[in-house]
Amino acid sequence: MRISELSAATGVSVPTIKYYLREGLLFEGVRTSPTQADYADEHVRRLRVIRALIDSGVSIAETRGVVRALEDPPPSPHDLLGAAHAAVTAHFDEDVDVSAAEPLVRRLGWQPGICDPDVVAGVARALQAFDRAGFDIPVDVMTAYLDSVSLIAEAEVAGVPTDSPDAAVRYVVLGSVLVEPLLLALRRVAQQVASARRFGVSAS
Amino acid sequence: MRISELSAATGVSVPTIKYYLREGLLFEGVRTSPTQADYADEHVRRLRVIRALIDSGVSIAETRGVVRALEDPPPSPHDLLGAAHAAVTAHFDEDVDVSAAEPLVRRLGWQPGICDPDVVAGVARALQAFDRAGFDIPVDVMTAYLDSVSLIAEAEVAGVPTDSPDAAVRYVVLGSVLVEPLLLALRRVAQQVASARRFGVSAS
DNA sequence: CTATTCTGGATAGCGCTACTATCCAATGTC
DNA sequence: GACATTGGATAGTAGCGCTATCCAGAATAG
Repeated sequence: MRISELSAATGVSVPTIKYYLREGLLFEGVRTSPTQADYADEHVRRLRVIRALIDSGVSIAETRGVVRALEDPPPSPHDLLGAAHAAVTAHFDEDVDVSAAEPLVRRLGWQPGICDPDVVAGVARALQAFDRAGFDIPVDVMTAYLDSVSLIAEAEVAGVPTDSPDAAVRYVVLGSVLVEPLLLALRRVAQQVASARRFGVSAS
Repeated sequence: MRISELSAATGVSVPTIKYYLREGLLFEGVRTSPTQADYADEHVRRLRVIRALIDSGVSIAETRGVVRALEDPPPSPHDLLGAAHAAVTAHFDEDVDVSAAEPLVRRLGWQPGICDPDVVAGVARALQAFDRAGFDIPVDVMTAYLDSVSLIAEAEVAGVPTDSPDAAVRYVVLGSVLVEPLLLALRRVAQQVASARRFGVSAS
């Protein structure tokens, strides 16, 4: 398959494919001559994954991390998850007060050492944003958040495919990242449903 | 309070405050002369909300929508939620196949007419991304997602303050938007906790 | 065998976003 | 009266995700 056929098969323009090659998102094809390379079905699949990530709002740099985790997965499933999270979790030098997040994440079963510090820092940053905006979450609502994410994570971990390592890698890496927009979108729908039930829909 | 004091009180630079004024994120101060205006505590609070939103990844245009909803809230709580969602829900002209999302959102209690079409389209776009990436969600996991977002939304709607309309507006508008990064961060922590429990933490 | 098309590779530019910098005359402050 | 500050306008910046252009060499069509 030549680059133009790869482009036709995926709907991604040739210059954009070249750009992804330059950026290290897509591995190179097999060179058949100094000015020719052969691309395989694997390239088509990878390109579709790249597009799905980028269309979901993942940046080029984060996408690079995700595809690297797919290509070169750590042996342990737990480290694999960590790699997927590290790829999409921004690292800030700005020091956030992680201690504010600790009582919260402890309620999820967190203990020192089992989580990537950047992931916990993400919780702390979100809480800091509340604080700065002068926004408080009712205790019952926070409890619902914690119960829900526990429920979600348990189901997700239970759903990791055990038959094929490749399938497990795809599930963990893509599941961590691609599901985020879905969850937010579902929450909005559920909010509107609950709100309609509680307050009624205004005539318009 | 003059602009330099407003800047000192919030940590936002004077040129940036001017920029927010130009962009309509911050209402103007009371003019005391052709080249002077007086800013109040309300400006400090608003500026903090603006910074919290922008630091949470909300764009200038979306932030403008959010602060407009705060300033000029629709009378019905349901419409208020709709305004908050509309502010942060991207509208795409690209036609997504909304029918793919329907069976899913129906399980949340959705019925035609009670949801903003763009919100449902967000679900459809997320599903489209799965499809394009060749990623499937196990049925049990999807059920956990639906149960969880229902739980979340019920608790959130039940938590709407009833004592003060102003507090209700703040809760609905900021709660829709600012909570999103928190939920994603909590999910990551819960995933790492569940994964550590299931697979163990590798020695390092 | 020539003409055309296509290749990988390199470089430059574009449109957008969220600021940031500079300049101005009018005004306030000491 | 000297100097800083103000609102207002305009222009410039850095980063992101492409996109456009050019090139010499290679494949392919007639």
